[in-house]
Amino acid sequence: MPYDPSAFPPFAVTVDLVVLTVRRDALCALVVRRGEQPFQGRWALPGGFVRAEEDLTAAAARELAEETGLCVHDPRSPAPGSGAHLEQLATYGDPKRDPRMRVVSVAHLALAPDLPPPRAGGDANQARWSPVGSLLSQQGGARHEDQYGQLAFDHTRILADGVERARSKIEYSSLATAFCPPEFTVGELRRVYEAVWGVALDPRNFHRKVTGTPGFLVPTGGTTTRQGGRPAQLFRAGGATLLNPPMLRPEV
Amino acid sequence: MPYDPSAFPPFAVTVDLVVLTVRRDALCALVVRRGEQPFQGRWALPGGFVRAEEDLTAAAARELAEETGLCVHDPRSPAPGSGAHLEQLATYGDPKRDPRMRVVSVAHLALAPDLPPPRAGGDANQARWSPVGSLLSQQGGARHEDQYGQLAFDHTRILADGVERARSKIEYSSLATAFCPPEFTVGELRRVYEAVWGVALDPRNFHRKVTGTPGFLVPTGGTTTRQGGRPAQLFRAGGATLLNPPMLRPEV
DNA sequence: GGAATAGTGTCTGTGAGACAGTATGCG
DNA sequence: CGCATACTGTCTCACAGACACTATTCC
Repeated sequence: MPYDPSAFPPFAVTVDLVVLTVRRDALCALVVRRGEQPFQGRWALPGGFVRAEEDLTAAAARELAEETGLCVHDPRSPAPGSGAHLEQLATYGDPKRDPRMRVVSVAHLALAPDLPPPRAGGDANQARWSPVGSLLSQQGGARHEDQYGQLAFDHTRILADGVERARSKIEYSSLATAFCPPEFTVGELRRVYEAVWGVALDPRNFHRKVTGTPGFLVPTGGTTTRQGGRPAQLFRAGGATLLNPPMLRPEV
Repeated sequence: MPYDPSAFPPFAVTVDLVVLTVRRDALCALVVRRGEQPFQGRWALPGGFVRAEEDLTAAAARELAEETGLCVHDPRSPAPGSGAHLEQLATYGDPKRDPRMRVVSVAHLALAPDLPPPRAGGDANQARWSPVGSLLSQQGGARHEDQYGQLAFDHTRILADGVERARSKIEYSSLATAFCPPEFTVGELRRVYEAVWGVALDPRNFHRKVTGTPGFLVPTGGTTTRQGGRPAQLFRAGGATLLNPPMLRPEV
């Protein structure tokens, strides 16, 4: 029965956002506190309904702007500044995932440089960056329960999928630069990899590898000394999106 | 406005299937001829509405069974025989992708061993395997137009995304075995890689690599001579799902 | 000077690709 | 026999990881 418009089950379609950033050497996700039932008072991923004439990506970009003020990179134009990377993650449609009605949520993954603490969006009374380690390690225990608790709905699962996507994607793409400001040093980029993967990397091999991959980094000519020590060259992201050879996660 | 159940835009949700197999050394996709408007008479990917109390994956598995008779592997149980691999691909929700109404389609990717020509499903009056090269190379030209034409809706895009997913996923996972019968030779597995990637591989290096990757292949003890030449050992898929080291596509 | 970070050089093991050579079936 | 396919061995180059060493800043 292909497409009988007169008799199809009614669905609500939402977008949920896994917004990741690196703050103080930790991978953090944006969560908002729910003001309504169900899961009132619990933390959840930001999201909302897709509008009637709105594309899915446009809905995700709109929600991202509402929650963070970030604009989205157009992947085709050389990114000027503090735009974010946005891509579709997966779709979650278990009939019981929302107790009130049938909701299909198209989750998106956004990667952003470190930002000032988020302003509360129009539709969320509280928002914060939380380390993903804390959000994902709630194995039924009571630790930090007041601080975080389990995320609402199936958002823990969605967050885990988003984090895994980010971890694997920075291996073979230049996406790690989306966590960095427009100009950054090799050391800053290395700390991004270390935070996302949760491992320590050899600074010397990392430097040789990352500067030797064509199209990954472009020197801007400037230097900085914001980390202490010898001044470091500043770079911006090069045109390459796929890294060849890839960066390899240790201990696989 | 998170979740106002009384006022959300109504959506129809469907699943579309990219079902791939390898036939006669070519990567082929399952297409069905549409019996209704719009795009009546054009080829399209199989698919249909998600039912009111049905999970997305269950809907995809149901459609797959209706079109091909295939059962889906449970990835957790050791796969006995000719089940298919099924995974979510991506979700397509452009407001204009269906001219009649707002339809969000959750596309799934299925990989199956070579099958007898498909029986027409209950909701499709014709079905066939077509080489993906023919389906994807319709650059506005008129060649093969009677045979294939452009796929209906945005299905060319969905198919292209599914093929690219399959091409990249057999690099770092053992998914290529999903294209093989329960027992197969190294040469047959190599022809799967060659068909999916569209390249020629060195049989000797391939053999050394694939038999040296732990957990990828398990010898069954039997041999076969169905390709002519010296009899080849028969294998079945091992327990490993992630290949380390990965198979690498040449010319990247 | 001492600590910290940036950047370069050198060695070694692993593995991919190229390809010689052997084994075993069919006609 | 020739031919096709299966399988093993060897060589070379590239690169990942380990780590010594130098450079430049701040204290």
